[in-house]
Amino acid sequence: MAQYERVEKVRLLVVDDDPPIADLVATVARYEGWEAVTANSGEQALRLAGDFRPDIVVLDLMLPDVDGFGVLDRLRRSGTMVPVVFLTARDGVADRVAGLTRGGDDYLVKPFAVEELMARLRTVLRRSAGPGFQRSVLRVADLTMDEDAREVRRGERRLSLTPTEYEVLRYLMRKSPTVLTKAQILDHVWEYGFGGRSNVVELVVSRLRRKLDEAAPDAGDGEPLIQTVRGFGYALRQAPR
Amino acid sequence: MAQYERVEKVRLLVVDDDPPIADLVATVARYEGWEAVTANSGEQALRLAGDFRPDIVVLDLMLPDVDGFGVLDRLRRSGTMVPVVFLTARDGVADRVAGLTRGGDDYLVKPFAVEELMARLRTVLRRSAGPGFQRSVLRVADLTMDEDAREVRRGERRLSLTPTEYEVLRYLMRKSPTVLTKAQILDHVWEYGFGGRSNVVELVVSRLRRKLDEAAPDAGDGEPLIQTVRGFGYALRQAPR
DNA sequence: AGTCGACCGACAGGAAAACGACAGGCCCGC
DNA sequence: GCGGGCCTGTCGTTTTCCTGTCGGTCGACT
Repeated sequence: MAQYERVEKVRLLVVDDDPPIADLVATVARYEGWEAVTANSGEQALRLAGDFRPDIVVLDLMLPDVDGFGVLDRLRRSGTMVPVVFLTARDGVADRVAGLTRGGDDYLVKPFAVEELMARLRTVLRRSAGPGFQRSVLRVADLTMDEDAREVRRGERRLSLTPTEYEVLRYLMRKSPTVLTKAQILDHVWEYGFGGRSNVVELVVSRLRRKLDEAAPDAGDGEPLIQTVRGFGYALRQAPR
Repeated sequence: MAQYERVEKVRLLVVDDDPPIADLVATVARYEGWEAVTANSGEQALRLAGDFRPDIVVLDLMLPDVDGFGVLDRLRRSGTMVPVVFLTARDGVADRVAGLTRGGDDYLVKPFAVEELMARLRTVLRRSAGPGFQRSVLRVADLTMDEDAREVRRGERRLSLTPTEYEVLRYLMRKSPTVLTKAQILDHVWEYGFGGRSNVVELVVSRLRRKLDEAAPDAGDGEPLIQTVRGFGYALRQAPR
Protein backbone atom coordinates (compact mmCIF):
# COMPACT_ATOMS: atom_id res chain seq x y z
CA MET A 1 0.00 0.00 0.00
CA ALA A 2 2.30 2.73 1.17
CA GLN A 3 5.46 3.19 -0.81
CA TYR A 4 7.59 4.28 2.10
CA GLU A 5 7.52 1.03 3.91
CA ARG A 6 8.91 1.33 7.39
CA VAL A 7 9.07 -1.34 9.96
CA GLU A 8 8.34 1.05 12.76
CA LYS A 9 5.77 3.75 12.91
CA VAL A 10 6.86 7.22 11.99
CA ARG A 11 7.38 9.35 15.06
CA LEU A 12 6.28 12.95 14.65
CA LEU A 13 6.83 15.88 16.95
CA VAL A 14 4.52 18.85 16.38
CA VAL A 15 5.57 22.18 17.85
CA ASP A 16 3.01 24.97 17.80
CA ASP A 17 1.91 27.33 20.52
CA ASP A 18 -1.67 27.10 19.35
CA PRO A 19 -2.92 23.83 20.85
CA PRO A 20 -5.80 23.33 18.37
CA ILE A 21 -3.37 23.47 15.47
CA ALA A 22 -0.88 21.17 17.10
CA ASP A 23 -3.62 18.69 17.93
CA LEU A 24 -5.04 18.89 14.45
CA VAL A 25 -1.75 17.87 12.93
CA ALA A 26 -1.15 15.20 15.53
CA THR A 27 -4.59 13.73 15.04
CA VAL A 28 -4.29 13.52 11.29
CA ALA A 29 -0.87 11.93 11.61
CA ARG A 30 -2.20 9.33 14.00
CA TYR A 31 -4.88 8.43 11.50
CA GLU A 32 -2.12 7.69 9.09
CA GLY A 33 -0.74 5.30 11.61
CA TRP A 34 2.02 7.53 12.91
CA GLU A 35 2.92 8.24 16.49
CA ALA A 36 2.62 11.91 17.30
CA VAL A 37 3.29 14.13 20.27
CA THR A 38 2.79 17.87 20.60
CA ALA A 39 4.71 20.65 22.27
CA ASN A 40 3.46 24.19 22.80
CA SER A 41 6.74 25.89 23.53
CA GLY A 42 10.33 25.74 22.45
CA GLU A 43 11.52 24.43 25.78
CA GLN A 44 9.00 21.64 25.77
CA ALA A 45 9.92 20.86 22.20
CA LEU A 46 13.58 20.44 23.03
CA ARG A 47 12.80 18.25 25.96
CA LEU A 48 10.49 16.07 23.89
CA ALA A 49 12.96 15.87 21.05
CA GLY A 50 15.36 14.26 23.44
CA ASP A 51 12.88 11.87 25.02
CA PHE A 52 10.69 11.00 22.09
CA ARG A 53 13.38 10.90 19.40
CA PRO A 54 11.08 11.89 16.52
CA ASP A 55 11.77 10.96 12.90
CA ILE A 56 10.46 14.32 11.76
CA VAL A 57 9.42 17.62 13.31
CA VAL A 58 6.77 20.17 12.40
CA LEU A 59 7.87 23.47 13.82
CA ASP A 60 6.00 26.73 14.02
CA LEU A 61 8.27 29.74 13.65
CA MET A 62 6.22 31.84 16.03
CA LEU A 63 6.77 30.52 19.50
CA PRO A 64 6.39 32.28 22.84
CA ASP A 65 9.86 31.57 24.21
CA VAL A 66 12.64 30.52 21.87
CA ASP A 67 11.66 31.08 18.26
CA GLY A 68 11.55 28.35 15.64
CA PHE A 69 15.05 29.00 14.38
CA GLY A 70 16.39 28.90 17.89
CA VAL A 71 14.81 25.52 18.42
CA LEU A 72 16.29 24.26 15.18
CA ASP A 73 19.73 25.56 16.09
CA ARG A 74 19.70 23.88 19.44
CA LEU A 75 18.45 20.68 17.92
CA ARG A 76 21.29 20.67 15.45
CA ARG A 77 23.81 21.58 18.04
CA SER A 78 22.75 18.60 20.08
CA GLY A 79 23.75 16.57 17.10
CA THR A 80 20.40 15.43 15.73
CA MET A 81 19.82 15.48 12.01
CA VAL A 82 16.06 15.07 12.32
CA PRO A 83 14.32 16.74 9.35
CA VAL A 84 12.18 19.77 10.07
CA VAL A 85 9.22 21.31 8.29
CA PHE A 86 8.44 24.88 9.26
CA LEU A 87 5.07 26.52 9.61
CA THR A 88 4.95 30.27 9.05
CA ALA A 89 2.30 32.96 8.98
CA ARG A 90 0.92 34.03 5.65
CA ASP A 91 2.77 37.29 5.20
CA GLY A 92 6.09 36.37 6.67
CA VAL A 93 7.70 36.34 3.27
CA ALA A 94 11.07 37.12 4.76
CA ASP A 95 10.65 34.18 7.05
CA ARG A 96 10.21 31.82 4.16
CA VAL A 97 13.53 32.48 2.62
CA ALA A 98 15.18 32.46 5.97
CA GLY A 99 13.48 29.20 6.83
CA LEU A 100 15.01 27.46 3.90
CA THR A 101 18.43 28.93 4.30
CA ARG A 102 18.47 28.24 7.97
CA GLY A 103 18.43 24.52 7.55
CA GLY A 104 14.79 23.60 7.47
CA ASP A 105 13.81 20.96 4.96
CA ASP A 106 10.56 22.50 3.84
CA TYR A 107 7.97 24.99 4.94
CA LEU A 108 4.27 25.69 4.64
CA VAL A 109 2.34 28.88 5.24
CA LYS A 110 -0.63 28.99 7.57
CA PRO A 111 -3.40 28.32 7.11
CA PHE A 112 -2.51 25.11 5.33
CA ALA A 113 -4.45 22.08 4.13
CA VAL A 114 -3.74 18.99 6.16
CA GLU A 115 -3.31 16.73 3.15
CA GLU A 116 -0.71 19.04 1.77
CA LEU A 117 1.17 19.04 5.03
CA MET A 118 1.08 15.26 5.20
CA ALA A 119 2.26 15.01 1.62
CA ARG A 120 5.23 17.23 2.35
CA LEU A 121 6.09 15.33 5.47
CA ARG A 122 6.09 12.11 3.51
CA THR A 123 8.30 13.64 0.85
CA VAL A 124 10.80 14.96 3.34
CA LEU A 125 10.87 11.62 5.12
CA ARG A 126 11.43 9.82 1.90
CA ARG A 127 14.26 12.09 0.88
CA SER A 128 15.95 11.91 4.22
CA ALA A 129 15.68 8.15 4.30
CA GLY A 130 18.99 8.05 2.57
CA PRO A 131 20.42 8.09 -0.89
CA GLY A 132 18.58 6.40 -3.68
CA PHE A 133 15.18 7.09 -2.21
CA GLN A 134 12.21 5.81 -4.08
CA ARG A 135 9.94 8.00 -6.10
CA SER A 136 6.38 8.06 -4.89
CA VAL A 137 3.97 6.98 -7.57
CA LEU A 138 0.31 6.47 -6.86
CA ARG A 139 -1.53 4.13 -9.17
CA VAL A 140 -5.22 3.40 -9.55
CA ALA A 141 -6.41 1.55 -12.62
CA ASP A 142 -4.75 3.26 -15.57
CA LEU A 143 -4.16 6.43 -13.63
CA THR A 144 -0.75 7.24 -12.26
CA MET A 145 0.40 10.18 -10.22
CA ASP A 146 4.08 10.82 -9.77
CA GLU A 147 4.22 12.93 -6.66
CA ASP A 148 7.79 13.98 -7.22
CA ALA A 149 7.36 15.09 -10.78
CA ARG A 150 3.87 16.29 -9.93
CA GLU A 151 2.78 14.55 -13.09
CA VAL A 152 -0.49 12.74 -13.68
CA ARG A 153 -1.09 10.34 -16.52
CA ARG A 154 -4.01 8.38 -17.73
CA GLY A 155 -2.45 5.55 -19.64
CA GLU A 156 0.15 7.28 -21.76
CA ARG A 157 -1.54 10.61 -21.91
CA ARG A 158 -0.48 13.32 -19.55
CA LEU A 159 -3.07 15.58 -17.98
CA SER A 160 -2.54 19.09 -16.83
CA LEU A 161 -4.33 19.79 -13.60
CA THR A 162 -4.74 22.93 -11.57
CA PRO A 163 -3.42 22.85 -8.01
CA THR A 164 -6.82 22.22 -6.47
CA GLU A 165 -7.68 19.49 -8.92
CA TYR A 166 -4.34 17.88 -8.24
CA GLU A 167 -4.86 17.88 -4.50
CA VAL A 168 -8.35 16.47 -4.70
CA LEU A 169 -7.20 13.75 -7.05
CA ARG A 170 -4.29 12.88 -4.85
CA TYR A 171 -6.55 12.52 -1.85
CA LEU A 172 -8.95 10.34 -3.80
CA MET A 173 -6.14 8.20 -5.13
CA ARG A 174 -4.49 7.81 -1.77
CA LYS A 175 -7.73 6.68 -0.16
CA SER A 176 -8.97 4.62 -3.07
CA PRO A 177 -11.20 2.65 -3.14
CA THR A 178 -12.72 4.25 -0.06
CA VAL A 179 -15.75 6.45 -0.50
CA LEU A 180 -15.08 9.92 0.86
CA THR A 181 -17.75 12.35 1.89
CA LYS A 182 -17.69 15.84 0.53
CA ALA A 183 -17.07 17.06 4.05
CA GLN A 184 -13.99 14.88 4.33
CA ILE A 185 -12.62 16.11 1.06
CA LEU A 186 -13.33 19.70 2.00
CA ASP A 187 -11.76 19.30 5.40
CA HIS A 188 -8.62 17.63 4.17
CA VAL A 189 -7.85 19.36 0.91
CA TRP A 190 -8.88 22.90 1.71
CA GLU A 191 -7.14 25.08 4.25
CA TYR A 192 -8.48 24.79 7.74
CA GLY A 193 -10.76 27.68 8.42
CA PHE A 194 -12.16 27.68 4.90
CA GLY A 195 -15.71 28.89 5.26
CA GLY A 196 -17.31 27.52 2.13
CA ARG A 197 -19.76 24.75 2.74
CA SER A 198 -20.83 25.23 -0.81
CA ASN A 199 -20.59 22.91 -3.73
CA VAL A 200 -16.91 23.51 -4.45
CA VAL A 201 -16.14 19.87 -4.11
CA GLU A 202 -18.77 18.88 -6.65
CA LEU A 203 -17.39 21.47 -8.95
CA VAL A 204 -13.80 20.37 -8.75
CA VAL A 205 -14.83 16.76 -9.18
CA SER A 206 -16.82 17.73 -12.22
CA ARG A 207 -13.81 19.50 -13.73
CA LEU A 208 -11.56 16.61 -12.85
CA ARG A 209 -13.88 14.15 -14.48
CA ARG A 210 -13.88 16.03 -17.69
CA LYS A 211 -10.11 16.05 -17.83
CA LEU A 212 -9.91 12.41 -16.91
CA ASP A 213 -12.46 11.49 -19.54
CA GLU A 214 -10.76 13.42 -22.28
CA ALA A 215 -7.65 11.39 -21.62
CA ALA A 216 -9.50 8.08 -21.43
CA PRO A 217 -7.97 5.43 -23.67
CA ASP A 218 -11.31 4.27 -24.97
CA ALA A 219 -12.60 7.49 -26.41
CA GLY A 220 -16.11 6.17 -25.90
CA ASP A 221 -17.59 5.98 -22.47
CA GLY A 222 -15.82 3.59 -20.24
CA GLU A 223 -17.19 3.76 -16.75
CA PRO A 224 -16.18 6.95 -15.02
CA LEU A 225 -13.17 6.63 -12.75
CA ILE A 226 -14.58 8.92 -10.12
CA GLN A 227 -17.80 7.44 -8.95
CA THR A 228 -20.60 9.25 -7.24
CA VAL A 229 -22.19 7.56 -4.30
CA ARG A 230 -25.36 9.51 -4.15
CA GLY A 231 -26.17 10.90 -0.77
CA PHE A 232 -22.72 10.10 0.49
CA GLY A 233 -19.71 11.14 -1.49
CA TYR A 234 -17.16 10.15 -4.09
CA ALA A 235 -14.78 7.29 -4.67
CA LEU A 236 -12.04 6.63 -7.14
CA ARG A 237 -12.28 3.05 -8.32
CA GLN A 238 -13.29 0.75 -11.11
CA ALA A 239 -17.04 0.83 -11.49
CA PRO A 240 -18.91 -2.36 -10.70
CA ARG A 241 -20.39 -3.91 -13.76
CA MET B 1 -16.76 -10.94 15.48
CA ALA B 2 -16.52 -7.32 16.41
CA GLN B 3 -13.37 -5.66 15.13
CA TYR B 4 -13.13 -3.15 17.93
CA GLU B 5 -12.42 -5.60 20.63
CA ARG B 6 -12.38 -3.90 23.99
CA VAL B 7 -12.05 -5.47 27.32
CA GLU B 8 -14.23 -2.89 28.96
CA LYS B 9 -17.54 -1.60 27.80
CA VAL B 10 -17.58 1.53 25.73
CA ARG B 11 -18.61 4.51 27.82
CA LEU B 12 -20.84 6.97 26.01
CA LEU B 13 -21.98 10.41 27.07
CA VAL B 14 -25.03 11.77 25.25
CA VAL B 15 -25.68 15.49 25.45
CA ASP B 16 -28.99 16.77 24.14
CA ASP B 17 -31.47 19.15 25.68
CA ASP B 18 -34.33 17.08 24.36
CA PRO B 19 -34.60 14.20 26.84
CA PRO B 20 -36.42 11.81 24.49
CA ILE B 21 -33.61 12.09 21.96
CA ALA B 22 -30.90 11.66 24.54
CA ASP B 23 -32.66 8.65 25.95
CA LEU B 24 -33.19 7.14 22.55
CA VAL B 25 -29.49 7.22 21.85
CA ALA B 26 -28.56 6.00 25.31
CA THR B 27 -31.00 3.13 25.07
CA VAL B 28 -29.75 1.94 21.73
CA ALA B 29 -26.18 2.15 22.96
CA ARG B 30 -26.97 0.15 26.07
CA TYR B 31 -28.64 -2.42 23.91
CA GLU B 32 -25.32 -2.76 22.12
CA GLY B 33 -23.69 -3.43 25.44
CA TRP B 34 -22.29 0.02 26.05
CA GLU B 35 -22.54 2.10 29.18
CA ALA B 36 -24.37 5.34 28.53
CA VAL B 37 -25.28 8.42 30.50
CA THR B 38 -27.18 11.49 29.36
CA ALA B 39 -26.86 15.20 30.02
CA ASN B 40 -29.37 17.87 29.09
CA SER B 41 -27.18 20.94 29.37
CA GLY B 42 -23.65 21.99 28.70
CA GLU B 43 -22.85 22.42 32.36
CA GLN B 44 -24.07 18.99 33.20
CA ALA B 45 -22.15 17.60 30.26
CA LEU B 46 -18.88 19.05 31.45
CA ARG B 47 -19.44 17.77 34.93
CA LEU B 48 -20.25 14.31 33.66
CA ALA B 49 -17.32 14.30 31.31
CA GLY B 50 -15.09 14.71 34.32
CA ASP B 51 -16.82 12.12 36.49
CA PHE B 52 -17.83 9.53 33.97
CA ARG B 53 -14.78 9.74 31.71
CA PRO B 54 -16.54 8.72 28.52
CA ASP B 55 -14.76 7.12 25.57
CA ILE B 56 -16.92 9.04 23.16
CA VAL B 57 -19.47 11.85 23.26
CA VAL B 58 -22.60 12.60 21.27
CA LEU B 59 -23.16 16.32 21.44
CA ASP B 60 -26.07 18.39 20.24
CA LEU B 61 -24.99 21.77 18.93
CA MET B 62 -28.15 23.47 20.15
CA LEU B 63 -27.96 23.64 23.90
CA PRO B 64 -29.71 26.00 26.29
CA ASP B 65 -26.60 27.29 28.06
CA VAL B 66 -23.19 26.83 26.43
CA ASP B 67 -23.42 25.79 22.80
CA GLY B 68 -21.92 22.60 21.44
CA PHE B 69 -18.72 24.16 20.23
CA GLY B 70 -18.26 25.82 23.57
CA VAL B 71 -18.53 22.46 25.27
CA LEU B 72 -16.03 21.00 22.85
CA ASP B 73 -13.62 23.86 23.53
CA ARG B 74 -13.79 23.42 27.24
CA LEU B 75 -13.42 19.69 26.93
CA ARG B 76 -10.32 20.10 24.86
CA ARG B 77 -8.92 22.77 27.06
CA SER B 78 -9.24 20.46 30.02
CA GLY B 79 -6.91 18.21 28.14
CA THR B 80 -9.23 15.44 27.08
CA MET B 81 -8.99 14.13 23.56
CA VAL B 82 -12.27 12.26 23.75
CA PRO B 83 -13.79 12.04 20.27
CA VAL B 84 -17.08 13.78 19.61
CA VAL B 85 -19.93 13.23 17.19
CA PHE B 86 -22.10 16.29 16.76
CA LEU B 87 -25.80 16.49 16.12
CA THR B 88 -27.06 19.48 14.20
CA ALA B 89 -30.41 20.66 12.89
CA ARG B 90 -31.03 20.10 9.21
CA ASP B 91 -30.40 23.60 7.99
CA GLY B 92 -29.18 25.23 11.13
CA VAL B 93 -25.48 25.37 11.70
CA ALA B 94 -24.60 22.77 9.15
CA ASP B 95 -21.99 25.06 7.66
CA ARG B 96 -20.20 25.80 10.90
CA VAL B 97 -19.54 22.13 11.21
CA ALA B 98 -16.82 22.21 8.61
CA GLY B 99 -13.52 21.12 10.00
CA LEU B 100 -14.87 18.33 12.13
CA THR B 101 -14.13 15.38 9.95
CA ARG B 102 -10.56 16.53 9.72
CA GLY B 103 -9.92 16.37 13.41
CA GLY B 104 -11.41 12.93 13.47
CA ASP B 105 -14.73 13.92 14.89
CA ASP B 106 -17.90 13.64 12.89
CA TYR B 107 -21.41 15.00 12.71
CA LEU B 108 -24.93 13.99 11.77
CA VAL B 109 -27.97 16.07 10.98
CA LYS B 110 -31.22 15.63 12.83
CA PRO B 111 -33.37 13.75 12.44
CA PHE B 112 -31.00 10.85 12.09
CA ALA B 113 -31.33 7.08 11.96
CA VAL B 114 -30.03 5.33 15.01
CA GLU B 115 -28.10 2.69 13.10
CA GLU B 116 -26.31 5.37 11.20
CA LEU B 117 -25.38 7.13 14.40
CA MET B 118 -24.12 3.89 15.92
CA ALA B 119 -22.14 3.15 12.81
CA ARG B 120 -20.44 6.52 12.96
CA LEU B 121 -19.71 6.15 16.62
CA ARG B 122 -18.09 2.81 15.98
CA THR B 123 -16.04 4.26 13.16
CA VAL B 124 -14.83 7.21 15.19
CA LEU B 125 -13.99 4.91 18.10
CA ARG B 126 -12.12 2.56 15.88
CA ARG B 127 -10.09 5.32 14.35
CA SER B 128 -9.27 6.92 17.64
CA ALA B 129 -8.35 3.60 19.17
CA GLY B 130 -4.82 4.25 18.09
CA PRO B 131 -2.63 4.05 15.08
CA GLY B 132 -2.95 1.20 12.69
CA PHE B 133 -6.62 0.66 13.29
CA GLN B 134 -8.35 -2.20 11.55
CA ARG B 135 -10.85 -1.89 8.77
CA SER B 136 -14.32 -3.05 9.59
CA VAL B 137 -15.57 -5.79 7.30
CA LEU B 138 -18.86 -7.58 7.83
CA ARG B 139 -19.18 -11.00 6.35
CA VAL B 140 -22.19 -13.28 5.94
CA ALA B 141 -21.92 -16.27 3.64
CA ASP B 142 -20.41 -14.97 0.41
CA LEU B 143 -21.47 -11.41 1.15
CA THR B 144 -18.94 -8.90 2.42
CA MET B 145 -19.42 -5.31 3.41
CA ASP B 146 -16.40 -3.11 3.88
CA GLU B 147 -17.70 -0.31 6.02
CA ASP B 148 -14.73 1.93 5.40
CA ALA B 149 -14.71 1.67 1.66
CA ARG B 150 -18.49 1.49 1.72
CA GLU B 151 -18.16 -1.40 -0.65
CA VAL B 152 -20.39 -4.45 -0.80
CA ARG B 153 -19.47 -7.60 -2.65
CA ARG B 154 -21.14 -10.85 -3.34
CA GLY B 155 -18.26 -13.17 -4.02
CA GLU B 156 -16.09 -11.21 -6.38
CA ARG B 157 -18.78 -9.00 -7.78
CA ARG B 158 -19.32 -5.58 -6.40
CA LEU B 159 -22.85 -4.26 -6.03
CA SER B 160 -23.86 -0.69 -6.15
CA LEU B 161 -26.45 0.11 -3.54
CA THR B 162 -28.41 3.22 -2.77
CA PRO B 163 -28.02 4.71 0.71
CA THR B 164 -31.19 3.14 2.03
CA GLU B 165 -30.42 -0.26 0.62
CA TYR B 166 -26.97 -0.05 2.09
CA GLU B 167 -28.26 0.79 5.53
CA VAL B 168 -30.86 -1.95 5.56
CA LEU B 169 -28.30 -4.49 4.42
CA ARG B 170 -25.83 -3.37 7.02
CA TYR B 171 -28.40 -3.76 9.74
CA LEU B 172 -29.35 -7.21 8.50
CA MET B 173 -25.73 -8.26 8.27
CA ARG B 174 -24.82 -6.93 11.63
CA LYS B 175 -27.67 -8.78 13.29
CA SER B 176 -27.43 -11.89 11.18
CA PRO B 177 -28.70 -14.55 11.66
CA THR B 178 -31.31 -12.93 13.87
CA VAL B 179 -34.78 -12.43 12.47
CA LEU B 180 -35.75 -8.77 12.50
CA THR B 181 -39.27 -7.47 12.36
CA LYS B 182 -40.18 -4.86 9.84
CA ALA B 183 -40.85 -2.51 12.72
CA GLN B 184 -37.34 -3.02 14.05
CA ILE B 185 -35.83 -2.35 10.69
CA LEU B 186 -37.96 0.71 10.25
CA ASP B 187 -37.07 2.02 13.69
CA HIS B 188 -33.35 1.53 13.31
CA VAL B 189 -32.69 2.39 9.72
CA TRP B 190 -35.13 5.22 9.11
CA GLU B 191 -34.91 8.57 10.80
CA TYR B 192 -36.76 8.73 14.06
CA GLY B 193 -40.05 10.43 13.49
CA PHE B 194 -40.49 8.88 10.08
CA GLY B 195 -44.22 8.70 9.50
CA GLY B 196 -44.41 5.83 7.06
CA ARG B 197 -46.07 2.79 8.49
CA SER B 198 -46.18 1.68 4.92
CA ASN B 199 -44.50 -1.14 3.17
CA VAL B 200 -41.21 0.64 2.57
CA VAL B 201 -39.25 -2.08 4.23
CA GLU B 202 -40.72 -4.74 1.98
CA LEU B 203 -39.92 -2.62 -0.97
CA VAL B 204 -36.30 -2.02 -0.06
CA VAL B 205 -35.83 -5.68 0.74
CA SER B 206 -37.30 -6.53 -2.60
CA ARG B 207 -34.89 -4.21 -4.37
CA LEU B 208 -32.02 -5.54 -2.34
CA ARG B 209 -32.88 -9.10 -3.21
CA ARG B 210 -32.82 -8.37 -6.85
CA LYS B 211 -29.40 -6.79 -6.69
CA LEU B 212 -28.12 -9.61 -4.51
CA ASP B 213 -29.49 -12.21 -6.89
CA GLU B 214 -28.04 -10.59 -9.95
CA ALA B 215 -24.64 -10.87 -8.37
CA ALA B 216 -25.15 -14.43 -7.18
CA PRO B 217 -22.33 -16.73 -8.21
CA ASP B 218 -24.62 -19.53 -9.26
CA ALA B 219 -26.69 -17.79 -11.86
CA GLY B 220 -29.48 -20.25 -11.12
CA ASP B 221 -31.42 -20.02 -7.94
CA GLY B 222 -29.52 -20.79 -4.85
CA GLU B 223 -31.65 -20.13 -1.84
CA PRO B 224 -32.18 -16.43 -1.34
CA LEU B 225 -29.86 -14.77 1.13
CA ILE B 226 -32.57 -12.66 2.67
CA GLN B 227 -35.22 -14.93 4.03
CA THR B 228 -38.78 -14.01 4.78
CA VAL B 229 -40.26 -15.18 8.00
CA ARG B 230 -43.87 -14.81 7.17
CA GLY B 231 -45.85 -12.77 9.64
CA PHE B 232 -42.71 -11.71 11.41
CA GLY B 233 -39.88 -10.25 9.45
CA TYR B 234 -36.62 -10.90 7.66
CA ALA B 235 -33.33 -12.55 8.35
CA LEU B 236 -30.07 -12.68 6.50
CA ARG B 237 -28.67 -16.19 6.61
CA GLN B 238 -28.10 -19.38 4.75
CA ALA B 239 -31.43 -21.08 4.26
CA PRO B 240 -31.87 -24.21 6.30
CA ARG B 241 -31.93 -27.05 3.84
C1' DA C 1 -60.87 -22.46 -1.70
C1' DG C 2 -60.48 -18.31 0.92
C1' DT C 3 -57.89 -14.97 3.32
C1' DC C 4 -54.11 -12.44 4.47
C1' DG C 5 -49.57 -11.09 3.93
C1' DA C 6 -45.84 -10.39 0.82
C1' DC C 7 -43.99 -9.05 -3.51
C1' DC C 8 -43.07 -5.93 -6.96
C1' DG C 9 -44.25 -3.03 -11.33
C1' DA C 10 -45.33 1.61 -12.32
C1' DC C 11 -45.33 6.23 -11.23
C1' DA C 12 -44.53 10.86 -9.17
C1' DG C 13 -42.45 14.10 -6.18
C1' DG C 14 -38.47 15.76 -4.63
C1' DA C 15 -33.74 15.94 -3.26
C1' DA C 16 -29.03 15.70 -4.63
C1' DA C 17 -25.61 16.21 -8.11
C1' DA C 18 -23.90 18.07 -12.52
C1' DC C 19 -22.57 21.82 -14.89
C1' DG C 20 -22.81 26.34 -17.63
C1' DA C 21 -22.02 31.07 -16.95
C1' DC C 22 -19.96 34.61 -14.54
C1' DA C 23 -17.07 37.43 -11.32
C1' DG C 24 -13.31 38.39 -8.20
C1' DG C 25 -8.60 37.76 -7.29
C1' DC C 26 -4.01 36.54 -8.02
C1' DC C 27 0.08 36.14 -10.65
C1' DC C 28 2.89 37.10 -14.42
C1' DG C 29 4.81 39.59 -18.11
C1' DC C 30 5.41 43.89 -20.07
C1' DG D 1 1.98 50.07 -12.47
C1' DC D 2 -1.02 48.01 -15.85
C1' DG D 3 -3.30 44.52 -18.61
C1' DG D 4 -4.45 39.80 -19.48
C1' DG D 5 -5.09 35.18 -18.45
C1' DC D 6 -5.87 31.58 -15.42
C1' DC D 7 -7.81 29.67 -11.21
C1' DT D 8 -11.32 29.47 -7.95
C1' DG D 9 -15.65 29.77 -6.05
C1' DT D 10 -20.93 31.49 -6.32
C1' DC D 11 -25.32 31.21 -8.37
C1' DG D 12 -28.92 29.20 -10.60
C1' DT D 13 -30.67 25.83 -13.91
C1' DT D 14 -30.98 21.31 -15.60
C1' DT D 15 -30.59 16.54 -15.03
C1' DT D 16 -30.40 12.41 -12.64
C1' DC D 17 -32.10 8.99 -9.86
C1' DC D 18 -33.68 7.83 -5.18
C1' DT D 19 -37.69 7.06 -2.42
C1' DG D 20 -42.15 6.13 -1.10
C1' DT D 21 -47.31 5.37 -2.56
C1' DC D 22 -50.64 2.69 -4.84
C1' DG D 23 -52.58 -1.26 -6.32
C1' DG D 24 -52.64 -5.64 -8.72
C1' DT D 25 -51.02 -10.31 -8.37
C1' DC D 26 -49.04 -14.11 -6.29
C1' DG D 27 -48.21 -17.46 -2.80
C1' DA D 28 -48.71 -19.53 1.74
C1' DC D 29 -51.17 -21.09 5.46
C1' DT D 30 -55.73 -22.51 7.24
